Amino acid sequence: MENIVLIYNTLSRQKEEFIPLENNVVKMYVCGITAYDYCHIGHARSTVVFDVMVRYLRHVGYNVTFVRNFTDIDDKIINRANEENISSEQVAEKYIRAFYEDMDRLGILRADVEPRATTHIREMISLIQVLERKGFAYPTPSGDVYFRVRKMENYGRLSGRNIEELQSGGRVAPEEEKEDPLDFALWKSSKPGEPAWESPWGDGRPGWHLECSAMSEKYLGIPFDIHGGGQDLAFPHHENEMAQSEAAFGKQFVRYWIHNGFVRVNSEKMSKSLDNFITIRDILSGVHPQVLRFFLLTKHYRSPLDYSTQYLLEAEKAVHRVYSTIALLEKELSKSKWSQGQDYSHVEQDIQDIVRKWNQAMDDDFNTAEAIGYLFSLMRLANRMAEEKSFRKSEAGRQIMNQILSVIKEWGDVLGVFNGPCNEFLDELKSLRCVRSNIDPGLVQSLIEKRQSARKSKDFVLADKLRSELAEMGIEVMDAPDGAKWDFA
RNA sequence: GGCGGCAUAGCCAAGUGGUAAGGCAGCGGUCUGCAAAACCGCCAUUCUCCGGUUCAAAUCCGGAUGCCGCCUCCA
Repeated sequence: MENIVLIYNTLSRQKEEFIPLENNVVKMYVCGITAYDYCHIGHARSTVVFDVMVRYLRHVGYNVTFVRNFTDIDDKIINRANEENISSEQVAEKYIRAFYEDMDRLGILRADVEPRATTHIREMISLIQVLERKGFAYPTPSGDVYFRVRKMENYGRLSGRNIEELQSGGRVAPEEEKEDPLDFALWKSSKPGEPAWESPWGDGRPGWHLECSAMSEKYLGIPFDIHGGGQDLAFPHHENEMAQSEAAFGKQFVRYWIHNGFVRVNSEKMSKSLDNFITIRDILSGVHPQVLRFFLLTKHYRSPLDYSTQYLLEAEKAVHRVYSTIALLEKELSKSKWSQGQDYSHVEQDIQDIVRKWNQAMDDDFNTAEAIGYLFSLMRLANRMAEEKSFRKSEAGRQIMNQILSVIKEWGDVLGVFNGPCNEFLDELKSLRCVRSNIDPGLVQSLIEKRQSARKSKDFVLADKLRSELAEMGIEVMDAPDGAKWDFA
């Protein structure tokens, strides 16, 4: 492997050189959603950043097996089912479908395996049995099964806390049947009317943490290379998952733990409990999915990311700039005559240099924010060169323009942005903006035609009047040799 | 209360020991009938504050202030 990828490992609290267990094979598991509601931008961020990591690891030559689960049984799903008066299965099905709709629009690749908890009950039960045999699990008279946290050495090392601190936190109310307030449920007995599966401890359902332990082992084996999720999952979810798995299998569970930072609104975490979340579908009704995706990558994945409409609009301008440059290059390249020109090898050098830096940025803990900086350096270079007539018309220029396009394509495939047809993007963006500003494109077109005929008859007073009329609508008219075009200012 | 993170220009943001990437906005210029886009130039002697280590610190150490997160379901 040529690239040395550094990954910040939550376990060690530092960046480490990424060395997979099996030379170029990467086994990666990321916690997916609990399917009980529409996804918000926080889910989008997590899903996008891990999608980019998978894409980048593949890009540098790793053979990645990627597993992302769906939690399709859980208290929140049961509650939602009661609210909506449908079954838990229907709730999960509905929101898993919604997940795919949203994530497909965001260009998220499907994982290699997308297991669901309810189809792995058997695996979970046997895992509990192993834990019971080893003395890590104990059933209670009412049919719950708990994990004996104190028996687990090193419990708390992932999330950086120790058992005594957790104990003294005093917020954990002792429940009668637990031996210790810190113990967590592996199996929950069901109340009448709740979804339930048969088990040696009576009818019930699995605890939340258990599914990831069972399914990751089943599809990746233990230990595996990377386990990811949102920062809020580090404790208790991942801590408990790790405890279970290491207790059951008697070896290390995961080598690199990756946690992404939160999306914030007004400097506060966006979350269900604060009720300050914005769903992906709400945003996408007025913002292009490529823009949202780009926005989510403009900050390093571990830092908090503040959300606001203004930031989204800035991202929109940035994405527009890149696509405009692509459009320019494609237009130049559609010409058929190329002349012998001067030597532009220094430009190729510049491109190589930018590409090298881009790779270094991505190697350094997937620093998309820095990498995007280099993308803009490349855009400026492209535009600058395209200004030069002799460059534009020369064979050497043609080759360089092609080279730049293929670099953008390569980066676009990693970022999942700038990898689509650019005219399609520009058209979609324009119509979105029409909808947003409540503008009728037909009206704009007729005003432009009026202005064109005014210009033809050199009536610049009328032409300028029409220009400012359009400007008041937020429309900018661009006169070009091949006719007038328009876009939003 | 315990543990952890962050603080960089008007705004967003990268940068963990070698002298401040990039984007948005703004200003001047080229181009244009006028514009827009694009390009060129300008835009932080300085990185919350105070002390320390060092030849050298936004980067390391100590302290202060502010903001945020986890400790309970949460990406």
